[in-house]
Amino acid sequence: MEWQSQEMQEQQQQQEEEYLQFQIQNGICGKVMTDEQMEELKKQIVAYQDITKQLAEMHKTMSAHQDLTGTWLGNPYYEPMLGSFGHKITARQRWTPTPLQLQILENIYNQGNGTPSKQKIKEITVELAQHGQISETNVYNWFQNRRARSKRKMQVSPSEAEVSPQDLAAKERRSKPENMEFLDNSAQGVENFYYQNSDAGLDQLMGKVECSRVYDPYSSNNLVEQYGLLG
Amino acid sequence: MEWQSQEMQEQQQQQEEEYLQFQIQNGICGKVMTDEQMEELKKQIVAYQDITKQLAEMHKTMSAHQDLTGTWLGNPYYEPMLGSFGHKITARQRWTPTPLQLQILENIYNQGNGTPSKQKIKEITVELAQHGQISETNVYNWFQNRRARSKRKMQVSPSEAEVSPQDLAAKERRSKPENMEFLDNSAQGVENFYYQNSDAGLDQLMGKVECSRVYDPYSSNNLVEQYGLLG
DNA sequence: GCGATATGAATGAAGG
DNA sequence: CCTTCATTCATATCGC
Repeated sequence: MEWQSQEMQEQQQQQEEEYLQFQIQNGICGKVMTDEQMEELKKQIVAYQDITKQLAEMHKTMSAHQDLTGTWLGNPYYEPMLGSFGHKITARQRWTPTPLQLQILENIYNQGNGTPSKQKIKEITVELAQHGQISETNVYNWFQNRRARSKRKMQVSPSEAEVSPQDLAAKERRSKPENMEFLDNSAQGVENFYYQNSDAGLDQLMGKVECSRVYDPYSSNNLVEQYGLLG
Repeated sequence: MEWQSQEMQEQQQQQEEEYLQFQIQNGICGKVMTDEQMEELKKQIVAYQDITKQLAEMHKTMSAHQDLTGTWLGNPYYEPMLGSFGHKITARQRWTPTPLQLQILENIYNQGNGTPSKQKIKEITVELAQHGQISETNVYNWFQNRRARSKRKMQVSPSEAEVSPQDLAAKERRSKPENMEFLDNSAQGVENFYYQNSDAGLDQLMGKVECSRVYDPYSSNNLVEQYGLLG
């Protein structure tokens, strides 16, 4: 995983230079922020902090849930025909994508390039097989359903003449109860943090940051390790 | 909500206080940060940013596509007992047919004519919409479930008198050890976001801000689609 | 309040 | 591709 951090780093590099200039100009070893900038900073930090906590909690909860119920069809996969009693006892007959598999699938799907060819499906299957039991049929079905249902969702309210991204998003947002809203916003905030605030000059003050290390090893860093986020 | 980030907050607050001191000392309208402080801030924000993105991605994957239809927005549904101050302005999370709607649906169902088909569903939806909030998907689901469950009832009821293994298994399946409370947490979303932290002391410095959210609706949309957070 | 149940919704898979 | 079914998930409701 590497996100889009390439551009970000470049931009940050640039900021760092301005930064140093600033420092030289002022001839002090400190940096000055306006109240406004400080406000922005505070808000950002608090936002991240809280969002992180909520996400972490959610993740923890979901993981726990998965451990208990979502054992999908791990190793104990045996054919129903084994059952001499005529009924399958414990075998789960339906494939359930693991989170990792799902993510990969989603990525491929969102990557555009509509219908994956036969060959493509084979490749995908091979890749996904590394993360759990899966077959080509599963992959095929998944794309089939994904497409169909995505499409059907779209046509639910084609009332407006033109579908601007705003309309689309608004529509989808409406269909999604409030529980995910903050996620969208947070992700957006993350994404545009450096870009959106350029005008405010906040990011200039932020300067270049290249460390992924965390301010507080106890909270954040442990948080990461605790949930295996980097794995 | 307090998780493990208590320390984090305290530390932040401490930093804040130092900033303010700086301001006073310097007697200027800006705040001065030392390099160390700036570094800390940078690290912290980047850490949050990184973690948030990863968590968001994971959550997207795990929770998968969980939306549909919609139409349960609209009327803020107040519980009678909430009375004066409905801090729980919860709109219904799932459609519930009104008695009238149910009656009509049952009639149509008993009327034979199996699958209502797309067109039929549209008509039914229109009719039912006169008696309450409803969408085509709701109707579709209702028939789908009605048929399926009626069918399943049929295999059990007529030959009742003993407990079939299936029946047992079906009932056993009901017991879900884990309830996803995270939904409740997340449902509070950004709205309550800042109020949850009221006791953290940090919000004193932050104020009751409600920004840190959407800076650019347009970008937000793109991101939402990119991450597929809304399905 | 809790646990069990009823039921709306999501989704893998099959059929055409 | 589209529709349908079967299964499962999640939540609203109800009885204790």
